This record gives sequence, structure tokens and C-alpha cells, in this order.
Amino acid sequence: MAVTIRQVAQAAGVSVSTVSRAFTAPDQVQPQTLRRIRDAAAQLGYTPNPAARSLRGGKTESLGLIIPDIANPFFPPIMKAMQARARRLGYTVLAADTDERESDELETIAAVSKRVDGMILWASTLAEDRLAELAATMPVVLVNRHVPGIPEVHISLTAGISQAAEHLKAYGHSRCVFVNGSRPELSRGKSIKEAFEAHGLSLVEFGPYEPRFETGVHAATLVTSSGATAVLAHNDLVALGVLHQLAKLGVSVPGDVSVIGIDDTLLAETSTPSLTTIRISAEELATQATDLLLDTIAERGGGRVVEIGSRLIPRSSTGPVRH
Amino acid sequence: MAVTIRQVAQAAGVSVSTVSRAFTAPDQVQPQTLRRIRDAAAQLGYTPNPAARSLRGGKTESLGLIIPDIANPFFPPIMKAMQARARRLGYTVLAADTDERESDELETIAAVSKRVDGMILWASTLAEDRLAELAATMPVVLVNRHVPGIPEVHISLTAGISQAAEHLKAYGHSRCVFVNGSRPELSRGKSIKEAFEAHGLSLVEFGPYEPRFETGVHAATLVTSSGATAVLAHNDLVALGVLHQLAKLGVSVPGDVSVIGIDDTLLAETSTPSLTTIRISAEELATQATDLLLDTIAERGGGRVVEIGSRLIPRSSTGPVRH
DNA sequence: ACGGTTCCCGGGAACGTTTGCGAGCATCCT
DNA sequence: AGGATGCTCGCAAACGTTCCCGGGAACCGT
Repeated sequence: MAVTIRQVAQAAGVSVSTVSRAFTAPDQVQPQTLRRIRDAAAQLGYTPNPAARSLRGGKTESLGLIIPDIANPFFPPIMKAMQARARRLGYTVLAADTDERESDELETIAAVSKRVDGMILWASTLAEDRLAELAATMPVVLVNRHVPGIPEVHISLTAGISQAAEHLKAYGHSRCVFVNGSRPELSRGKSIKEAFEAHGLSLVEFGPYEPRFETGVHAATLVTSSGATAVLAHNDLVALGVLHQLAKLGVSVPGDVSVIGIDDTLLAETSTPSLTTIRISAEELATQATDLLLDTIAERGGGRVVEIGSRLIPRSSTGPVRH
Repeated sequence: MAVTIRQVAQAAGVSVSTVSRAFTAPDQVQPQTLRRIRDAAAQLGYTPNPAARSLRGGKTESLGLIIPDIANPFFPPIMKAMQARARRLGYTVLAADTDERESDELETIAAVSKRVDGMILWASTLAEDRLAELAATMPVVLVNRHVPGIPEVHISLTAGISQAAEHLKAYGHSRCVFVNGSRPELSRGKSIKEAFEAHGLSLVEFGPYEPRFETGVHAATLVTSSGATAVLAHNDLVALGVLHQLAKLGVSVPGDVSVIGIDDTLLAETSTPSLTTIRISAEELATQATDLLLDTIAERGGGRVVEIGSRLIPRSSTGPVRH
């Protein structure tokens, strides 16, 4: 049915080897022969069969991306950026989510791993030794997870947190609340606490909870009764829940309470009021992770750890404290 | 490096054919032999090589999904549902977006089509004859696009629109605005106009514009000066823009103006106030499209057109008109 | 007891591509 | 002029799997 290399060879009057070389190593074939082959290929509409190619060469020319939940608005821009990057380099990307269940993650990884040259594992729930043996089998890059010896891109929130503390301090806040989610690097709430206290702000922590909208709704009432004037939420979605419930309770934002999110998803700029948040650049993250994976595949800079920064994006959900 | 069928055969003391049959047609091999093979395979950690399998069989066991923009919050749930459905049937899904540019779409389709058994094309921008010849080459299912002879799932908004009109009528509204986007089935604003007028509501149309947040922001000022008390937006994102700008102008929602979106994305229930919207069930849509594609691949119900309904989800952005 | 089925299993070709090896030929150097 | 070198290209093997075909064994019937 489909047109193969053999038909192109026949049409161009050369052997299959030469046709193959015409595409994979054009400098090894004479210019005029090359032209004849190219013409024939174009006319017949030939495109190489990826299955045959990867069977022979052991390479699939595609990359895997395993994420916890596609529906989380943080991830679509990641996928988009990774696809854009990968396509430019001739790669296809195979994305799959795990629904944050370990059994699904194992199954998904097994299915994906056979069809790609390497994969990015986002916030994997797998045990450390499992990840280590997986990484021994094939190129793997971790995000939001640390296992010694495995290349990783690490999201550093210190800059963003510090800027958030300064921002609140400048507005005259002194009593703050942190609504904790389950994210590994945040569960060490003490680093956040330290950062805030270094700026002379008190910080009490609620949670950890699930990082969902309803969590924010629930946490909002705790916030009002705590007497705090500012709240930092685990992510934008939780912050939006806080915003939503505060409005329902008649608490003015930012008049009575200031709210800060994390991630800077689409939600942040489209909410009412728009949400001050700590931006993690999805583009940079995805690009770095992709490049790191490609390097690992090519056995260039293996085992590297690259760091991604963050910064505060002030919008309308924060303001001066009212006395 | 990887363990092949040959090693399993040797370990189990049988031929490669038998190992192959043990996995693809277990009833054709004796129970005790089957057990021996399974044990050997498990111990060696054998998993079939998809490249070899698809080279030989001509099937890739994966499906393509081509969408305009992953970052549009309407699509992630679609991808998720399609993946869930496909996985249950042993398929992998390859998703890619086109950034709504026709050149990218062609390139993307070319890249994806060689690696899948069939694909779902969402709101394709390709010319009708191009689509027709593509569909002649391989199984294709269209969504949000109609080409005679190509299987399609069609989103019908009539129920939702009609319910929205009733809803507004019951709240005492009479003058409405429709902020039009570019979506094909909506660009025929007259069907919406007719539906509204059938309920005794006047409707003026603004646009068409791009279906973006800023469009809503821009349209909001037009709405206030038009004297209308209700606005139907092209989608949730546009509705959110309207909501945002209205709040900034000091116009109360739903006190002064009621707002209705379309799609029922995550944005709708997390906004403040939460958004009344016309729900299109992503799960149903994705499931139906996937099943239709699978049917087309199997040359069962080809050329079918399946219809997906819609319905109004009343939330807090609509209310009685204030006199 | 013997031809005919049925059931299991092994041999081997085929899927479309890449690639090492070597043949043929022209070019260049001494 | 003759051998060495370099360029272009063809031959054939190999990648891991599926599946057609045929052989042998066991079992049924008469």
C-alpha cells in the first residue's frame, strides 16, 4: 500500500542502499544521482517508515513525557513547549498522565518506555531504587524529584518566595499563612518559613492538603479566623479557591487580605481580581528538560542537575494592609 | 541489549514461533508450554518490541490526536479521556497541536500519520479536498468540521443555547448580547439569534473576534454601553474576560449584568463569581470520537456521524435582572 | 489396523530500513 | 605508466516480530 524505498530505487534506477543514503547521508551520493532520487521520491510521495527505521537503528526519534495530571493547568504549556522544542530537532513527543496513582504510573511507563528513546518523569511517585534501575535501562530526566545520579531539572522557589516576602513586607503585612500542598519541595515548609521570618514576617502553615480548588475554599475560613492579612497558597488553583471563598464571605481582596499563588498558570491572569503569583517559566522548564534529556541520550552531559528559577509576578490580589 | 523473543524461546526450550503464539494466540499453545514460556518471559523481563511488531503487522497500536492548541483549557480533559479510553483497548495516543497555523498542521499531520493507525482531527484548517484525500489514505475522524463521507462527531449546541435562553427569560432578561468567536458552528450566529428570539429575547452580536481572554475584556465595555443585561460569550475564556472587565468597571455580576460561557472548563467553576456556562462533556466527546475512530480502523461503522449534546450549568454569574 | 482429523509446534520468509564490505572506476602522485 | 587513494554505488545481512505452511503425534472413527 504505502510507497517504499524499493519503489523509489526502481524509479530512480539505483539500488535501495543509494536511496537510503540519499536521505541519511546526502554527501555520500553524487549530486545528480541525489537529484534523481529526490525527484522520484517526491513524485511517488515517499516518506520513510519509522517502524522499520527504528527496528533497524534502535532509535525511535521520539521522547516520552510522564506527568501526574494533564488536566492540571500547569502542564499544557509544558507539553506545548516540549513539543515545539522536540519537533525542531526531529523528535516526536509521547505524553501520558498517571492520575497520580503509582500502579498507573508503572503501567504507563512500561507502555511508553518501549516507544521512546528517553523520557522525562515529572514528580514521579516511584520508589528511589525503581527509578535508579529504570535510569540504568534507558535515558531518564527527573523533574520535581531527586535521585542521586539521575539527571534532573530542579525548580528553585527561593527567589520567588523571597520576593513575595519583600512584596508583602513593603505593603505592611506582618502575619501570614501558608496553605501547604503535597509537593515535595514545598512540603519542607520550614524553608519558606525561614525566608518569611528573615523578612520579619510571621508564617503559620496549614496542611498539607491535596492541591485542589476545594482545598483553597476550605482553607479560606481558617485564614479569616487566624487573623492573618496575607496568604501564600501551594499553587494557583488553591489560591483561586481561597479567592473564591473569601469573596463569598464578603472579605475584600486585596483590601482585607492579600493572596499569592504559585505557578502563574492561565488561571492567575484571568481571575478576578487577577492573582499575584510566583512564576515558574513553563517554557524554560520544558526546554531545559528536553535539552537535558537529549544530552543524556547522546551521552553528553549525563547526570547533570540544572536549576530553574522563579520570580514574583505582582498583580491585583495583593495590596497594602488596611488598619 | 533488550531481551528478545529468541532468548525467551531458548530459555523455555521452544521455537520463536511458539513464543510469539503464546502472546498473540495463547489458545493455540499447550497449557504447560504456555506456562513455561510465561515464566521464562517474566524472569527475563521480556516485552515485545513495538517497532518490530508494527513493521511486520502494519499496525502501530496507537492513535493520533491533532488539536489546535493544547494550552486551551478545553483540550486537556479531552486528551485525558481519550488516553483513558485508548489505554483500556491497548492503544497509545500521540497528541500534537498545530498552533492553528495551516503550515504547522500539514507538517504535524505528516509526522504523526506515519506512526499511528488513525487520527482524530480537531477543527482542522485544511482544505476540504486535502482532508478527503487524507481520509482516503488512512482512517480519520473529524471533530468540529464537516466533510461529506468522512466520519465525524458533531457538537450540537442547540439544547444548551435553548436552555440558556429559557434561563435568562426566567430571570426577566430581555436584551442580550452575543460575543462571537471564530468557531465554525457558532459563526452562524443566526441560529443562536433565532433560538433567543424564539424565547422573546433580543440578541445583538459583536464580533467575530479571536476567542481570547482579551476579547472578553474588550467586549465588556461594548456590553455596558449597549444597555443589555445579559451576555453570552463564545467560550469560557472570553466570558472570563468579560467578568474581569466588568468587575473593574464596578458593574456587579449578576446584579447588573448576567454572563454565560460555553464549554464548562475548569475556569468556569473556579472563577469568582463562578460561571454559568453551557457544558460540552469532554469525556463523552473524547470517548465517542475514539470509539468512532476505532470503528473506522476496523472498517465497521465507517462514515458515521455521531452527535454530542450540550446543556446549561447554572452557577453564580447569572441572576434576576435588577429594575 | 488404518486413513482422516485435530492439536502443537518448528522452519522460514517477509515487513522496510540501515550499514559494513567490497567492486568498479577515475584521479593523482611519483 | 603503474600503484595508491578516494569517490560512488550495489550486495546482502541484520533488526524482532508475525504468520503461513508443513510435519509429527495423538486420537477418533469404521
